[in-house]
Amino acid sequence: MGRGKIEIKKIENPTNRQVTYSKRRNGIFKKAQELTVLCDAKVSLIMFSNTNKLNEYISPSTSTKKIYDQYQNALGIDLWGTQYEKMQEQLRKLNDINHKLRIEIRQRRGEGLNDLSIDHLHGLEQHMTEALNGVRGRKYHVIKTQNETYRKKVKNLEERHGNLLMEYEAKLEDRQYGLVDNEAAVALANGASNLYAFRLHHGHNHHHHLPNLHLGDGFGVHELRLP
Amino acid sequence: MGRGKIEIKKIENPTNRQVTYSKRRNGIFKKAQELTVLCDAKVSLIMFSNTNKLNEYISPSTSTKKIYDQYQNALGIDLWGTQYEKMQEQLRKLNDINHKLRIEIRQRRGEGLNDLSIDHLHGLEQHMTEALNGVRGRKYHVIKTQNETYRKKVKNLEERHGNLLMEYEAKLEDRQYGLVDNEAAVALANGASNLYAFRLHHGHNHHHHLPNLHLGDGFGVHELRLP
DNA sequence: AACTATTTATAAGA
DNA sequence: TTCTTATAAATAGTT
Repeated sequence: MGRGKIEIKKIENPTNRQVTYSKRRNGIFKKAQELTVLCDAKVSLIMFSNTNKLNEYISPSTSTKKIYDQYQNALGIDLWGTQYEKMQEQLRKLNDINHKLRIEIRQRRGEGLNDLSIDHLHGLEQHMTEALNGVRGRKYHVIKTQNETYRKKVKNLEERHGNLLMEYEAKLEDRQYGLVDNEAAVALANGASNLYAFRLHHGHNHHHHLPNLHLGDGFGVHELRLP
Repeated sequence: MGRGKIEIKKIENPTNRQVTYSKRRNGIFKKAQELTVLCDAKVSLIMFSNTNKLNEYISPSTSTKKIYDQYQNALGIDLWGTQYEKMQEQLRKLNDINHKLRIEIRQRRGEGLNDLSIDHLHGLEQHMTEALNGVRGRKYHVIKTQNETYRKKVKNLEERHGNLLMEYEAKLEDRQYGLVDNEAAVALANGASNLYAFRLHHGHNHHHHLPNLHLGDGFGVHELRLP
């Protein structure tokens, strides 16, 4: 429809293409509007030009969001809809759980006790006592285990040290006969300094201060004021 | 364009309207397809007929979801997009917080202690000890307060009881002079039985068992296994 | 669904 | 961009 017939294929001349886009865009918008009125239909027409410029027609009786909602509904499938619903539900549940966790944790921190009944307080006390015993037991176990490990290491090192000393003394005697072994002397030196370093390091650790208020993950990090 | 010109207004005859819808729908789809090819444009055309029947055209190079995403992007505003992103972020954060809360609460329940250092265990123990002291203090306070309340009530009732007894004895003396007051006798009876009921009830409460393991909100309710 | 008189859209040019 | 206009295309009313 024009001065000449055209083939339906991409217009290579950019200016021409742009002009045709403008004209036909207006044409199709008019058609969409007429269809809306004549047939009482709802139309959503979204176009992006070659240069990604957006143009839209939407029937006055509706909105783009409504059209998409109805579109998904009609197709059964949904681009994102139920996922959105699911997320909202998930969010609600998580918030709920979070709230309950915060209540429990606050109580176990000894906060927010004002509205609790005697029975609840008593149960809380018992639970906490049990848990505390567990923590103390575990702490004791860890300390004992570590102690034992160190004890074995010390024993082993002392043995090696003793052997080394004996060897050393043997060498000294050998020296009287002019038999000096440089390799042995170097090994001796290394062994001795390592032993010293070890004792220094671990001796300190045993007296290391135990920080009371600095705790890693999960302590005092989160705001527990209930919303 | 047709045998006669038509006014652009709703076609009242349903059959006619449906026919026109079909014809024009095909026309507009053809236009959309031509625009797509000629101008290298992306077109999404969604229509719902009068009877809510869905028809759609989408340029072959894209998809409805893509168009929709690009549409929102182009408008800056978004019908739900950033909200979706925000929800996802919120969800992620909540899960994270939840995870940390669970770690803390499990530790305070005396579970999941195996990987903790001595320092951490020691800090945990101190925290729990403090919290436990808080709970015990609060429990003591509640019990003391309630005790005090009961003590005052008992005192008050005993006073009233004493007065009543005195009044009663006075009436008995009066009876020797034939002055019987029925109203007073009834009041006496009621007062006495109420007092008895009160003592019975609260006396029992003082020996009431304190349930150790039944606790309300926030105890043992949630699965704390870490995911 | 097909036909066709007529209206409408638009290609090319200004 | 917009207007003009010859011509192609769409379609209203009809069969």
